[in-house]
Amino acid sequence: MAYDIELIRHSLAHVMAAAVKKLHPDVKFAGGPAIENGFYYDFDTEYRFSEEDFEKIEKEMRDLIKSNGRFEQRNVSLDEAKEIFAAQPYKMEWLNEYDAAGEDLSIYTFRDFVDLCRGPHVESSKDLPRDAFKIRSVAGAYWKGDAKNKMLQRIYVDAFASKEELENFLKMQEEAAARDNRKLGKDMDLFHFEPEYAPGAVFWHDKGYKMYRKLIEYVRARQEMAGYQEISTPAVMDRCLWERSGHWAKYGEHNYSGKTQDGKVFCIKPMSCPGGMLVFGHGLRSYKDLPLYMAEFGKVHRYEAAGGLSGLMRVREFTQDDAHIFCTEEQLEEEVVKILRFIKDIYGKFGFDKITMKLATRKESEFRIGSDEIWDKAEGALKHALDANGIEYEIAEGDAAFYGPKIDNYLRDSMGRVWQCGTVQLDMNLPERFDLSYVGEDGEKHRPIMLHRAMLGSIERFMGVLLESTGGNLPLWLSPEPVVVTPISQKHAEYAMEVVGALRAAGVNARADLRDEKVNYKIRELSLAKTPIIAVVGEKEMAEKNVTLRRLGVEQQESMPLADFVEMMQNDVKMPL
RNA sequence: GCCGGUUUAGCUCAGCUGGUAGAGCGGCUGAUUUGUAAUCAGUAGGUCGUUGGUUCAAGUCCGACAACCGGCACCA
Repeated sequence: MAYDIELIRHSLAHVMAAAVKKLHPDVKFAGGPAIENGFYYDFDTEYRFSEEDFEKIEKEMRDLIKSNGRFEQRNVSLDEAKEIFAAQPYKMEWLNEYDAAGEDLSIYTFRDFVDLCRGPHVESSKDLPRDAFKIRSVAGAYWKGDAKNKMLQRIYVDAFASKEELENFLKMQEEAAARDNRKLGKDMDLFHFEPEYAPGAVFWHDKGYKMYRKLIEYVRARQEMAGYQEISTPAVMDRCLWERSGHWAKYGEHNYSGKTQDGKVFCIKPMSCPGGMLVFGHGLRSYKDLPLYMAEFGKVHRYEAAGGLSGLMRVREFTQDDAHIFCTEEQLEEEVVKILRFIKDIYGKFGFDKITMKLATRKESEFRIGSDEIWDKAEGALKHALDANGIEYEIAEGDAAFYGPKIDNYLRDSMGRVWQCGTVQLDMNLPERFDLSYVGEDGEKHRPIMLHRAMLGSIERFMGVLLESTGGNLPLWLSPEPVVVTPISQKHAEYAMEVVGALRAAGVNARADLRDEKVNYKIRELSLAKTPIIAVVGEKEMAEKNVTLRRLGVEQQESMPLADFVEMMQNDVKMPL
């Protein structure tokens, strides 16, 4: 009988636990769920698993599967469960919790491995594939996902229903690795890092910075079309600003700060919000000004944990395409929807059609501010904005910021990891802390509702995701160098420069590759650097005043008059507004 | 920050059980003047991540630190 893949994965997790138990009888079991593309199991043992163990475990698993062991379920009493799991402290913790919650205690037995588990599972290991799983890695993971707890050893396994599917998956993973933003950064000469001097901070090269500026210019253009203002606030301000905003208490240790010669403590801004509050708070605001859209491309610095840094995806210095929207309570929902539609439209222009949205709700913490009533209202408002407009979303319980709930937009990188990009956040804290107000129709002062909004999120991260999703094969409007003109020989160098000149005069970035190399060589090199269009010019083109084009990834060549080419390029590099 | 792995030339990597470093590409020089994914030849380039130790001798063994990679935690 055909089982659901999740059932197979979960059952394989038990098989692996049984295999590990055979090899290391002293091991303590935590838990092992099915996940996307496979499963994992968490173990606690003095023994350190390493890659050399993978094959042994896999072989043991195959032997166990071959043995046609049955997965047998039964419910047990608390006393019986305690007896069974007496030597398994993690299982003991679970069963006590389940019992306290009034749940039945269900156990599954496979060979000599017994697990506290609700199931369901396959009937027998003969229903499991023997050649469709492969141990991927071993990594540390905290018990119950809490850094205060002990770190266990987690073994990740890729698992599918058939060998073909596994092989396909592994092949795709390999191809995905070739699209890694760090690799493309090198291949395309976009940026590099200097771990010795600035870990987690990007050194942008010419082409990378051109692309970076294009992203900002695009968002700026769209914002201006939507009636946004744009401001710029100081990069370094007195610490008291963040004490006032409340960020210092929670994030102080993640800030870059230092004393001046007169003993003041200044801080490099970790976010632009408080600066924006000061701009709004400067002078009188009227209800007629609302909703007020105030954007800032702010370069921010956060001393992120060393282990969290990752290429362009997680850095310590980045630019946020931040904006704050001040509105009335009545305007709130419409503004939220407007932003979500704005984000969706812009992401579509970058080819991102699948966006995961999550409504992040409150988490109990000493830092959370605002009463339960306000949170109810805030969460309700965001939820209603989503529901009433048929926007699909998931709920991420406990993921809210300390000052309010938010709706985050996630994109995936080439390896399938999700990264938070755009976000809409309702802030119930800052307007209060900065005593913001506007004068209403009634002549009285009112507190505005404030929304944070980032479209791309971090320019760095968005570029990382964009590079990986396109594999570096960028649309012309985003390409830092859409055309390279390549003469066949030195005799055609002058004409190549003429072509370049015509393109530049039309506002199209282009350069000539005048190196004394064969065309083959230059085509290969320019292609590896993901040059979108190579314009080859030789005897024929020079005589006829045209160009022969080779587009990235397309072998078919096309020829056209120079004037037509320039006009075409001029159109193709235009931003899709 | 935590667990594991890794760190050798600009890049990609090789260096077995300790006996003071190699390749390809790239760079430079020369030849070649090229028609759609690598033209040929010559040549320069490394205190082997940093630091401490073991040893007659350390890229190689041990310790500390740092960075990077994969996870976990964190993510205003």
